[in-house]
Amino acid sequence: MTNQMDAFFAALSDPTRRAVIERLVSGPAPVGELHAPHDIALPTFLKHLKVLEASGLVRSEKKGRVRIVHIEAAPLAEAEHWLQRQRRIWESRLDRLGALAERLERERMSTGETP
Amino acid sequence: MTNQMDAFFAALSDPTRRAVIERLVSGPAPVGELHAPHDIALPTFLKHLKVLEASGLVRSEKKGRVRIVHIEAAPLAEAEHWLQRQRRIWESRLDRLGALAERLERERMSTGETP
DNA sequence: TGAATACTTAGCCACATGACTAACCAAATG
DNA sequence: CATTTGGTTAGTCATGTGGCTAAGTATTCA
Repeated sequence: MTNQMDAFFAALSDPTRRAVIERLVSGPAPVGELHAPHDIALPTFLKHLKVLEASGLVRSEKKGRVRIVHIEAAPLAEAEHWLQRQRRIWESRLDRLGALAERLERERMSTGETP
Repeated sequence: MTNQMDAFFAALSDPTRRAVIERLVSGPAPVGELHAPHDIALPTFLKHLKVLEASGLVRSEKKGRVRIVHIEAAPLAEAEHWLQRQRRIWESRLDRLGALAERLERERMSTGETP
């Protein structure tokens, strides 16, 4: 995994992991509770948690024999901003194209051409 | 790849593919031009384009012997909205926690306790 | 028409990923 | 202190991913 963004997007490319994030935005939870709704073996699920933790999207600490997992907001925002930035560039380009088309249209009209 | 979201995020988890998207937001381009800045073999690069196209983030059509690639805005927006939604839930939860803390503080004050 | 251009297909390889079982460890609880 | 509970480690396996070279096809240009 080269950089941070790679890890964010890769982490979110799996439905199990997205479900965990969706659960965690409404508060921290122990591993067992997070695992419950998923029909996969615990060790498999633990690997998903490791991936999330490695990506920085999630943190956890052990209290007694349970491990509490909680979300980390910053990386989520970072991924969102990348997408936002791309969409904005894209939209501003559409605006420019629109303006160009309009200008060409006005010029055509003023030179008195007929289609 | 189970659903659409999996494909979007998986597609964006690779730096080469993100770079292609970053290039395409400012307008369509032929395969050769897209490939130029990347130091990998053409067939390898073509695979990345296939992944992007399969994810719906990109489309292309062949004109003569060149293939023109252009971005598809909708999926980009969809991924962005998922992230936005999670962030909002997360933020509203922080707000509620903040309000709770405040309320507890007010109650503590009004019962005349000293720390 | 022959050569150059712009992809395209096929096939191979190393390593990553997601899933499993089995066995293990450490904190709570009766 | 024995047992249960809640995770953890280790090891195996099939499939997916990103990279390569070599060879092929279809346009365009001279």
